[in-house]
Amino acid sequence: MPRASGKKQDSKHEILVAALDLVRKAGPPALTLDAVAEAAGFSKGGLLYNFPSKDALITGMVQFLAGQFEAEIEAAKQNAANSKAPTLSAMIDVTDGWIRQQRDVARAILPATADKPELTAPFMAVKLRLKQAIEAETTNLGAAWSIWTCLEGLHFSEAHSVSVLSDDDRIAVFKDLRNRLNELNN
Amino acid sequence: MPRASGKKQDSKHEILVAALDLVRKAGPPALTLDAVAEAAGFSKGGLLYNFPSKDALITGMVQFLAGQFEAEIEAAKQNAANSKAPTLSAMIDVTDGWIRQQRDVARAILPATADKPELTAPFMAVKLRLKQAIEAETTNLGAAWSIWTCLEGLHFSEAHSVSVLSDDDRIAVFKDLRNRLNELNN
DNA sequence: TTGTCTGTACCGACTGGACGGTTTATATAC
DNA sequence: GTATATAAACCGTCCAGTCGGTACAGACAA
Repeated sequence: MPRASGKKQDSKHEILVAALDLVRKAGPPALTLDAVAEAAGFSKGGLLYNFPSKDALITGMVQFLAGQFEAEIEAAKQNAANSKAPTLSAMIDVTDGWIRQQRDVARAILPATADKPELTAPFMAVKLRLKQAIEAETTNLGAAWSIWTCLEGLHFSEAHSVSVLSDDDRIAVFKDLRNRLNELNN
Repeated sequence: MPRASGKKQDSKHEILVAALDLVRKAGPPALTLDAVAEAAGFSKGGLLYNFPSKDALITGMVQFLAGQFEAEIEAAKQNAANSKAPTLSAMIDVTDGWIRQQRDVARAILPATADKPELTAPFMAVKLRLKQAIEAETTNLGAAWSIWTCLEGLHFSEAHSVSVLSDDDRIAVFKDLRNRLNELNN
């Protein structure tokens, strides 16, 4: 039978949103099929109809976030249009915002993918595209990858809750990154 | 009764070495109490006698690695004695070596700690000591934390197997880091 | 010097619960 | 009437942790 609530529509999307909301609020271990089904207002069967395995679900979540991330980058590029390295500039801005607002999602998703790197494929695809964009926009790649790697460090140490830097320290790092980005441009 | 093999000795150490060896070779999901016990030549009961819970075992493993890491830093500091920022310099060197030689251990341990940040406490303690050392050796902390964060990025992206950088890219990053370290000194 | 007692180190079968996935039945839409 | 979608009970496995027991090494006394 169809869902009690009657609607059919974009079940996958509903499920993903509910699943992300669930892990954000209840933490990584709460990401069980039963819990996600309940949170999304689906039965387990309905959930598994849409995502045939837990891995598929996680991949879907990663894809969702990766899409969001990429969209934010694109948007931020507009603001950085005058920069000679707009992609990298946008990445700095988006990472900054992410750490402030999406940290809990990153924290929640990371354990689910930690022992299965292949589940991060959608994000990898985005990163590869960004990498190519950066290669096209600067010749000083050593410095560019250095900035890139620093962003990854900020992201992962926050996502892992293992940062020893204070908020002020992190602000200083972002300032340093933007300085170096400007030097890159000149 | 004592172990079948007769020896008693430093059981904890034996277990930790065996456990680290196990995850390195068989991957993170292989880290079950039964598997560790067998790998170490203990029964499950014997294992749990030495480490009363799986969390305790993982903490022990982290502590083991953290101690090794800190010792390597101390050793590398000797080589960097002429630097004005010997600690940061040593961290660059050790991280470089780690990525080349201990990457698989990092990869193996990370999932075990991913959803329980508190298990990384021993490593955090080491990092806090290093942070204090760096604070004492430089005034340009923004740049120092930037380098530090970049090292974390290198470490985590490798540990997570999500790096999109090539070996050459990474070499370029290390070169950039060492350049910036020199600038920091002047 | 033998017998008892006690603490330490270790063994391994077992349990209990969690959880991914299956199955079967069924409703709706085209 | 077939494809799509959903429900809910059920199954099987995996695995952390429990628990009753065993082997040995002193300690201490009679």
